[in-house]
Amino acid sequence: MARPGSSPSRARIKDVAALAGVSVATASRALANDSKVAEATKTRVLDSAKTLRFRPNSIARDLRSGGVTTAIGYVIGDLVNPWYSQVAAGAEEVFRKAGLELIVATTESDPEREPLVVKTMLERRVQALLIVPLSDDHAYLEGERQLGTPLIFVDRPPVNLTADSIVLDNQGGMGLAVSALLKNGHRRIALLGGQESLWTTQQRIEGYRFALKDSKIEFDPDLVVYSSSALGDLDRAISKLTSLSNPPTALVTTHNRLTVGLLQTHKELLGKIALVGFDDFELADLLNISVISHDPQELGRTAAEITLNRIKNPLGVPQSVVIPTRLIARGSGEKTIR
Amino acid sequence: MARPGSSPSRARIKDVAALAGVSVATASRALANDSKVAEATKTRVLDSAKTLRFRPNSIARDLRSGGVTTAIGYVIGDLVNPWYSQVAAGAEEVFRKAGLELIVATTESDPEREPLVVKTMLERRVQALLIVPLSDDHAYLEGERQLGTPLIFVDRPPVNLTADSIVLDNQGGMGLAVSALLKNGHRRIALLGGQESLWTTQQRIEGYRFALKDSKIEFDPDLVVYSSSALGDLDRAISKLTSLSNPPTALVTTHNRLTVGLLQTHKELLGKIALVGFDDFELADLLNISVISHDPQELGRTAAEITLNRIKNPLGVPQSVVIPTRLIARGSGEKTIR
DNA sequence: AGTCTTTATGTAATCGTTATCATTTTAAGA
DNA sequence: TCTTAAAATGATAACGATTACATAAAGACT
Repeated sequence: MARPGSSPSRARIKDVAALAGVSVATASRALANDSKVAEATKTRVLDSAKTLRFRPNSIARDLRSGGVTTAIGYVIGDLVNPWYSQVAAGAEEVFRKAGLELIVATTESDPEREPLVVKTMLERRVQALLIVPLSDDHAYLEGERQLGTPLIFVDRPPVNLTADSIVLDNQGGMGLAVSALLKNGHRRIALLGGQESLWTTQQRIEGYRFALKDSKIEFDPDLVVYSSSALGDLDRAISKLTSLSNPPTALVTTHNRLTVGLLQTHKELLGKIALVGFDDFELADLLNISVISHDPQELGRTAAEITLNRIKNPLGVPQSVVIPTRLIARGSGEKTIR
Repeated sequence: MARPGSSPSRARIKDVAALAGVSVATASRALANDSKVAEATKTRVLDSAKTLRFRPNSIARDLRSGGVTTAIGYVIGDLVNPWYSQVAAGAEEVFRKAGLELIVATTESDPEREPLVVKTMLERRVQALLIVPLSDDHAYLEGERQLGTPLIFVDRPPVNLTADSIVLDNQGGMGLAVSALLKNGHRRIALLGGQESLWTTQQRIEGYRFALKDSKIEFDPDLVVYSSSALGDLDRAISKLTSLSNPPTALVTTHNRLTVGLLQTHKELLGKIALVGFDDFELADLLNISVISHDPQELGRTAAEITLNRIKNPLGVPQSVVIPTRLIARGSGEKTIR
């Protein structure tokens, strides 16, 4: 029994060995179960371990065994956005089956913080790093890449760095949305975009422009507005569109937070305008919202599989995987215009 | 330059010291910046570190410094359920500010896996462990508790173990829902419950029974049905209610997955029955669904704060915090009955 | 019985840091 | 200039496990 007020201390393998009357080496072997240890001593050691409630210190083990842990780092802007946690869920599932754990860290949506957070992960000697990048320059990771740490970029590709990446078919997806609206007779199609500096936003706008061009419709800058998901911001963006002398008859959004925000603040708009949102979201079916859909969990799983391959083969050529998207027609995008 | 095909190897503090022409001790001090090192040598060491792209190995550091990492373990059933990731988001925010990282592990919703997952976390020497428990016996953690590892139970209390816990006011919340329906004249109030064995389900049903009793309404077991969130399962549960000779005029659910599932599969029901759901969910406002609400992120933040306190004061008396819930009336629960 | 394997165990080095203690150098005071 | 205190640096022992190498014990075989 420990003295009152002081906790009993954690047993080390040394204590287990002592109690079993063997050397630490034998104890270690018995616990690892792989070397040849006499059956009798093995049970003796295992009993001692149980008695002392021994838990191997994986810090010490990892240090001795080359200093690589069984952890995978996952760096994202924030955990509040369910999209990121769906991706995390998919990745975690695959990693778990491979005996790896996920360490999650967020950058508070601040690009400046990304290198810091990444640095902390690397100091922890994670086996690989999954990054949903926010920074617009990843040259700071070049050294790490050379050291062979697998770096996998998710949703957005790295800038100034060659590394594996897995992204959506953003252009193609937005193309589907716009084409569908065009087919239904719309000629004035507006775009509600998220943060303009983001690669995904830019790609989706590219898709929008290409689709218009394909149909020989001139691009009208007045029809493109940007907004955060904040309500006031959305208000401003939407009234900018509705107050046009020649207002749009259809609208596409560049991500699901915008679509949801739009529904919450301007539900009445749905009666007057056709809508296709990028990204699916829960209850979109119930609300008959047409969307460009993909499976974030599947994206996470694929990212994890790429990671595992890269761990196995660190020197292979970096891959760029593009995940297809599809249009799910639920009504909001199918309103025709005569 | 390294030979082609072989990666350059990672620099250790020894290499930094050698390049700077000092001992490892001095290098360590210079990098830690806390001891008194001559300004000139400090810059020399820092320069060498930068040149060699030195990243301290926190495995080694943690081992040397008593074997405790800066990681907090968070064990949950799955990451897919947005409720859990909201809690994680809140907790991560607080931990991040305290310089701690979050390691997330899931048990695949399998109570049997809980001890295993927890064991792995403990071997990693996390500073503390947040658990959303699934197991119905936590005696296996008694030894760990005695060793002083902070254990914090979230959403459900531990069984056969004394530890900190933070839960919702489940009974009170459900009481609010039922009372509101009673006030609107309902006498046949059904309950759609999740997994019967879960503590939260039981508590919420208790709240339901107490509220009925308060109004001297006899409990009718026919009005209580259980279901998973799977569509077929929901169908069965709902038809059980609707086919009653004396069907309910109002319905409460015990968690948001059920509410959402119900909307997706039985939207028409809303016309005939009053509904109050436990837990808020996105777009519930738009759909005019009345709910018993609380803030999962706030729950996560509070859990993290309890954790930090417990780390500071490991020997204090375990706390049980109960988070209040409130009714948000949006229409679905306000249909009166004459 | 003596040599040779095989099997079981022990000794000690190692992983990359930090921290204690000892030592050297520099500065300060008389 | 000498003494003494203060500041800077170095040598080395931890931290807790794993593992290469060495050795002891136990069978196997002539």
